[in-house]
Amino acid sequence: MVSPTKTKGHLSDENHQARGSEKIDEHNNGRLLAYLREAGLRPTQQRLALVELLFGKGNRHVTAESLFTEALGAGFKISLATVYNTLHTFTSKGLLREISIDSGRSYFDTNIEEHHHFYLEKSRVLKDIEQDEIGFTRLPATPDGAKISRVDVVIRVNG
Amino acid sequence: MVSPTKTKGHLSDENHQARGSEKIDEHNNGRLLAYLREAGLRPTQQRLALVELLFGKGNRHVTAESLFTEALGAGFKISLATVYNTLHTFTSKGLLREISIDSGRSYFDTNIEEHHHFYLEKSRVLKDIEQDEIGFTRLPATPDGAKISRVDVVIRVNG
DNA sequence: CATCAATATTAGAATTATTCTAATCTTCTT
DNA sequence: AAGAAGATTAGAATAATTCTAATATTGATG
Repeated sequence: MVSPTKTKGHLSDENHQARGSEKIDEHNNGRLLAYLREAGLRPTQQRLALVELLFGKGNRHVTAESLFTEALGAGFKISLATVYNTLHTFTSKGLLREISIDSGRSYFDTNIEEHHHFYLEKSRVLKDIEQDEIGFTRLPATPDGAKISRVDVVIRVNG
Repeated sequence: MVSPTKTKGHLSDENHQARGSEKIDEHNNGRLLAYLREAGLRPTQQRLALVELLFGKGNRHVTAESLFTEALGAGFKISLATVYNTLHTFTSKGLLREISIDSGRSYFDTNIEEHHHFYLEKSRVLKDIEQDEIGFTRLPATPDGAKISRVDVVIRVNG
């Protein structure tokens, strides 16, 4: 890591300001672009911005609001509605995973592996628990033999 | 069970229509009244109504909206805001348990024992799983040794 | 047992969270 | 390069939840 003061360090220079439809895929943008194309999504300015924020570094847990604030802070031009739309679209394409912990607030997790969560009630922060850190001795039979689509474990701690 | 057509069968006859502050604790109302008093809550018309609906028979999973609709249907006079207030108050007093499954929708469970849930995605219905129907072989250590306040398992099935 | 002060509760209004849809972009022809 | 078809954006609408002024309950006190 060398980038000093205020540069973000990854992705393009100026996709913030909307401008015609020039070529956006110059530098490492191609990576993000590919990411979207593989999911069958059009690589728009807004999506590139969110992909950068979401997948630019390590796993993250965001809410629509938190991501929106972050995007604005980073100088991107996007609306909250679009953040919602995009988070849902990404989720349906398998790029994100939605988690319900706190009622009335949706969290989206960039870690799409099977895993579980700690929820720190005081700070309202989520922490991943790897799949193999929890083992079940037994699970009940599903109602009318329905198929399990997911098993979520949330361990709430008063940290 | 003998009550025929339209009678509800339990609790008082006419606490629906607000009327002065006569004695409400006549018949089995006393039972509901006691329930509230034990929790240190004032037994108001609205609360008696909700207690009747919530705890009148078997365990239930309700949302504020569903309980509100049910209350209106039963002829009680109450506002949605009060249903929210009451559900939260009951939860903080340990009479109910709040569950987050579906983001943007809070469920309240009258079963306050330690237990888990099936969530039928299609019908959006919750079903209890008794505590002993799920066993853990191991659980990870909590972050900085924080204390576990609750472990929730939700098994989502596409029923 | 009426009155009143203190406190708890209710519910309309306000706020926050999320979704909908007309207008605008992208892409894919040609 | 231009236009049709379909996808995406974001302002406006809706849904979910909370806030707070008004109202009701309780527990003295005479």
